[in-house]
Amino acid sequence: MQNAMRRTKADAEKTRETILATAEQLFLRNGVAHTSLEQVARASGVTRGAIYWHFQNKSHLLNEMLNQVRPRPEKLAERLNAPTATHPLQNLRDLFVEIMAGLAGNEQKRNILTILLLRCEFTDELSDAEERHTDFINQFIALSEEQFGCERVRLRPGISARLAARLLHATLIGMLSDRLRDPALFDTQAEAPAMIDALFSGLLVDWQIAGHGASA
Amino acid sequence: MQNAMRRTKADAEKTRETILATAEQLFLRNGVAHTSLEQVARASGVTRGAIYWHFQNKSHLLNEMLNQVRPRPEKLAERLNAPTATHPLQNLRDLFVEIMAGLAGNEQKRNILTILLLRCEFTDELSDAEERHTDFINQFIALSEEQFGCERVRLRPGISARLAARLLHATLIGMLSDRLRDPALFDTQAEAPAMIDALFSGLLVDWQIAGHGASA
DNA sequence: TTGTTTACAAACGTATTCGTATGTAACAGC
DNA sequence: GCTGTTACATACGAATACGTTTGTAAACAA
Repeated sequence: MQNAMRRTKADAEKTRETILATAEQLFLRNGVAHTSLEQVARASGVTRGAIYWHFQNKSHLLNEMLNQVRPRPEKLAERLNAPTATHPLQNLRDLFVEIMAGLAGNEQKRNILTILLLRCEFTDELSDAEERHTDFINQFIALSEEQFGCERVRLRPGISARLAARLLHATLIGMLSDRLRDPALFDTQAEAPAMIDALFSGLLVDWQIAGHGASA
Repeated sequence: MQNAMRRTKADAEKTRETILATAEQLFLRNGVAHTSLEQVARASGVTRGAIYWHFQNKSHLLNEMLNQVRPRPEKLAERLNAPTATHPLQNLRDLFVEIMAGLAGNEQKRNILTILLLRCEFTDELSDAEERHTDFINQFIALSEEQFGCERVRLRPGISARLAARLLHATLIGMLSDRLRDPALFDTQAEAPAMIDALFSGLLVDWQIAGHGASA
């Protein structure tokens, strides 16, 4: 009726992306559970019919949204095991800084991670999303542990590779959480290097602040 | 009908507490938004009438629940400014360890904090809860910054008191998050001291591992 | 003893929300 | 040019969920 109703493949894809982008905004503002598909449809200029055509239901829609920015685990391993010219933990350090920088520079990543951490309830209906999330966390910790366990790495006495890995992950998650909750809290991009270097100095006996001279 | 229906003051209070305890379990399992007051009522052995008698609505019920374990800000300041026999940051360190230990030892605290961090959406309806939460965070950071800014504290070059405070808070939140998400991830009580000491070693030039000898 | 208040239960009415089922206009292939 | 399929809009039905109102037995006060 109201629309010209010409629906080519490209149009359909555009509709799908509009729905995803609109849902992103609404989920971010109102929370996932507090956003109905009717609201998403209206704000997208379509009806629920369109949403149910493109997605099975709300949780599948959310999963598709998360998949847009979810890092693939194999990329992580590949990234960390690349050869490093300086310290064996240089890759891990750089990754940390990159993650924080990527968050500052990419609004979509920021929005979706905010939804994941602050605007959604991990319940049965999202159990597969939670599971993959947990898997990713465990893999991050396992890979970090490998890095810290490298024989060239000299941990402080009393610090095991596993403990170092978990402390690193906790710090990462905490910084993301704090930063997402209050964007004005600190300048992620500028201060992340100092923070990670401080952390590494606490974990290692021989960490030289490598941020500005040795790498890149 | 079914109940003897004798309702003294004590009975009413018991009903109220039952509702709170039941809601705690259901919120924890299913998330706040995905739990209806009808479900809470049934699991409590009452009707919604009882819930609406004791609480205005679901968000007020949640707020009352949070108030059961919310630390009062003035306690925090008092705690941190107590005289310390050893290092000026000893109080901050001990507080960190205590928080993690309290979490391990107190199921109610653990449940409610889990609800707050993982099972609830911060939306308009919970805006006052969120506001107080944010206020508490900012106060924690401000107080920590004061501690780190103490003249007897020797921060590493490149580390400001504010940065140290924010890194500490991020690490605390991250450890709580990780631990609540996966209770088997690490032994909070046993490993927290090593973690905080590692962090402080990275922030300060003169931090001696003080966990086992210096402080009572 | 009687009236009032407490502490709920039960009933009411409305508004969403979901999933599905059906209708339909335009495109794509032949 | 006809047909099947795509990409939706519309309609349907059932199930909550919420907040309020009303009913009521027991406690409590006088």
